[in-house]
Amino acid sequence: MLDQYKQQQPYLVALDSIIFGFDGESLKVLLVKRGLEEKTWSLMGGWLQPEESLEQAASRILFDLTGLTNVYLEQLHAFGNPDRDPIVRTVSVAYFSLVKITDYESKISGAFQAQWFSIYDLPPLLFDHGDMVDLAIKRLRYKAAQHPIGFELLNDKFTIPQLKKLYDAIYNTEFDKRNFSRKILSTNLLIKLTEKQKGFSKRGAFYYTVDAEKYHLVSDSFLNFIPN
Amino acid sequence: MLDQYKQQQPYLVALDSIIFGFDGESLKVLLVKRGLEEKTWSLMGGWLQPEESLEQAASRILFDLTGLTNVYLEQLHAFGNPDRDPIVRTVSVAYFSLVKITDYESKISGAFQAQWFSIYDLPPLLFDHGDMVDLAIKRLRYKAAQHPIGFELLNDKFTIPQLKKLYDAIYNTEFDKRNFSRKILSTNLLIKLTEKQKGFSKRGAFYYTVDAEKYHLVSDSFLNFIPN
DNA sequence: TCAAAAGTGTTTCGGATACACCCATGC
DNA sequence: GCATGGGTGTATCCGAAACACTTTTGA
Repeated sequence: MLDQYKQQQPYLVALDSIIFGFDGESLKVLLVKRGLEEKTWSLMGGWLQPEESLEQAASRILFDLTGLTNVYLEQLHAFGNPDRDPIVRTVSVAYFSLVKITDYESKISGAFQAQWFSIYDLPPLLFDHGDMVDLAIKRLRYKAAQHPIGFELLNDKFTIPQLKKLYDAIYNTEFDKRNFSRKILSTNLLIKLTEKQKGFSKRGAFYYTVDAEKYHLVSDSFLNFIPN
Repeated sequence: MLDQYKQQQPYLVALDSIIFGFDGESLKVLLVKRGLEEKTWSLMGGWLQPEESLEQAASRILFDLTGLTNVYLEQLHAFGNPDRDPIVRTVSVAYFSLVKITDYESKISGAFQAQWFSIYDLPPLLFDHGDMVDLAIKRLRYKAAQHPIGFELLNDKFTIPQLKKLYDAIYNTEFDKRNFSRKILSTNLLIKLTEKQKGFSKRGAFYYTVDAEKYHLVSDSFLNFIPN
């Protein structure tokens, strides 16, 4: 190894995940209590391994907790204040992910103490994890306003009223259902199914799915996704 | 140190900066030839030091090259593919910055071989620096569309035609000057000075400055900054 | 006086908003 | 038959876009 490299101090590199879920009523974040810090809730995290990319590591860590693969995962920010972890200096790369909460419920392993918390009612968090969550919420709002990522939080089949409730929860507001539905449908990203939701309302709402092909075409472009 | 930490492998942490400048005609990126890799252009970079935050380190590195402080600096992305640096595994946190190119010209130290390249005519770059630049351009476009950050690339005093040329360069297009000027002025962020630009055109264009107070108020909100 | 850039005004169009009523169904 | 949530239509408004002429002044 060259001198210029040798003289440098290496640091531990961690990954932390802000895992969002939606239970039909409010937007939630999945928190855990980890071995070292039994008393404090924290984000799910882990260490970067030698053969992994950052994204692979974040993915693996997410899988370890939730058993889920193929979830929406996006790098949020690298956090590296010298004293952020008081024990040893660690640079943490935070990722946020959007999971279908019902998939998660079915796959969770008992290895961790994990719990969903409403984003409006979070406990104190370890280290700078509170900052990470705040930033993730901001980013989710920013992104969901212009990109159709909300679907990642719902089942493959969902109704328009469910989708509206999700956006209500993300933005902590109440959108007008007529304008909301018109706007969402005008993107042509949704395919109406013949099946109706049963059991929730008397009339029942039609299920929709995302048109995967169109979705991939536009996932990179601006859409203006929030009405009102 | 606790066992859980001890078992982990540490990595070198670097910072790389995509430094944007605008010379009045086209959008440029500042590249250097570094000691180790004399034949290849690369981004300006350096190592994270024990007592620094990531942002402080990026700032210091920027200062070392340009002599500039108080420049716009924003974290872009952390890059950590295992083989991105073939010599030793390094995680690099990339920052992008917007500098006033004339300030830079006056402060550059001769210590580095540095050169501005048009973003449409870049040489091959070291490691994954090409990806970093691509992403930075994408991010700049994304951000400048909705936030008034373009001013960071111009002198404190600038004319509307200069500002339009900057946006033309960023988006590689030609905006309509009537709509452009109306839209920019409608934000009420600019203060018209009595002084006119001399020497460039016969008639001369009025100088403007940014209303710092209003600028700070809106720098976090959405503005819809690109017309046409 | 003319060339070159600065500066400004109007019309049109489409999307955003606000708003209210009918529909389907289980009880 | 009625209560509950689902679904749709319209008028208005405002910002976006398209578009062309006048002004200033140095040469």
